[in-house]
Amino acid sequence: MNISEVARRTDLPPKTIRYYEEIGLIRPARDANGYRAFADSDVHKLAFLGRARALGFSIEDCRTLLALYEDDARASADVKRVAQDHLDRIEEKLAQLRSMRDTLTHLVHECAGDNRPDCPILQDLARD
Amino acid sequence: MNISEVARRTDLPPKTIRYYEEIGLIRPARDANGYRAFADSDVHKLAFLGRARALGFSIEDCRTLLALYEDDARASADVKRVAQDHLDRIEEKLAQLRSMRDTLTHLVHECAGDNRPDCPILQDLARD
DNA sequence: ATAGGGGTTCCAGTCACGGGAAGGTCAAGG
DNA sequence: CCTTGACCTTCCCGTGACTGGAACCCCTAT
Repeated sequence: MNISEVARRTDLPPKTIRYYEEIGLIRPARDANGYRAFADSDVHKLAFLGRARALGFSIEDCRTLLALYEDDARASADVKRVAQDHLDRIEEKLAQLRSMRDTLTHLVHECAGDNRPDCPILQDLARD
Repeated sequence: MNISEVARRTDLPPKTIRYYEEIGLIRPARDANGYRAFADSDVHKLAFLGRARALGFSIEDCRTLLALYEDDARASADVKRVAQDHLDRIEEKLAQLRSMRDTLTHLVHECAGDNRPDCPILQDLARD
């Protein structure tokens, strides 16, 4: 299976697939002409990676998760820890973004948005 | 005023201050010895930039906001548009993160987190 | 023979800095 | 006067996870 077919099936750009090989997440075989020859197992791994990335896991988390997935002797506790840590980071990020949003919402609401120069947004940014 | 004093007052790292000069956000004078000589106006601008960055504005947004701040003939509508666009991006990001969080929370809750290999998190990532 | 649509590698750029090296400057102490 | 140590300077590399583009190879159909 060639890369564009795999891209279609996994909904990952060819560039991303090559990158994942470069950093050792997958190791597709090669045809005599040098083209990558993807097996079903490669496609499966890429789909796994795509879903993990869609959940916001870092590449290194994905590497860990994939290793756990392929380890029959894994403990689900190890998987859960990775997921829980990631979830904690997401909650932090959410809190930070909510804080920004609340401040911005307030400022935007206060601003007349007309032709005059007076602007509470700039006043806030320039406060002493 | 030397850079470390400015860093202290603005709560920005010296590296960041040098970077902001490099990309043209500020233009501090220089002493005869080559040291940057910051004026109060530079400190003021840096504080402005620090607050804008803390609200998540990109560097380019900051450049725009600073230009508007220094333009007496600005229209508050221009400021408001920058802020509203940024707010829209934040709302998008929030929705995305909430979606990730909801999925992850569910999966983490389902996972036993013990010594056994069975794991709904991996099952979900590997679903066909 | 050629045209096109694959594939390949490699290099550069993104964003907003941070780390660290190599070296100049300044004030204080011996 | 010399040294020490804390400043300051520039310069280059690395970050994460790709994306764009150049230059080139391969395969099939006309």
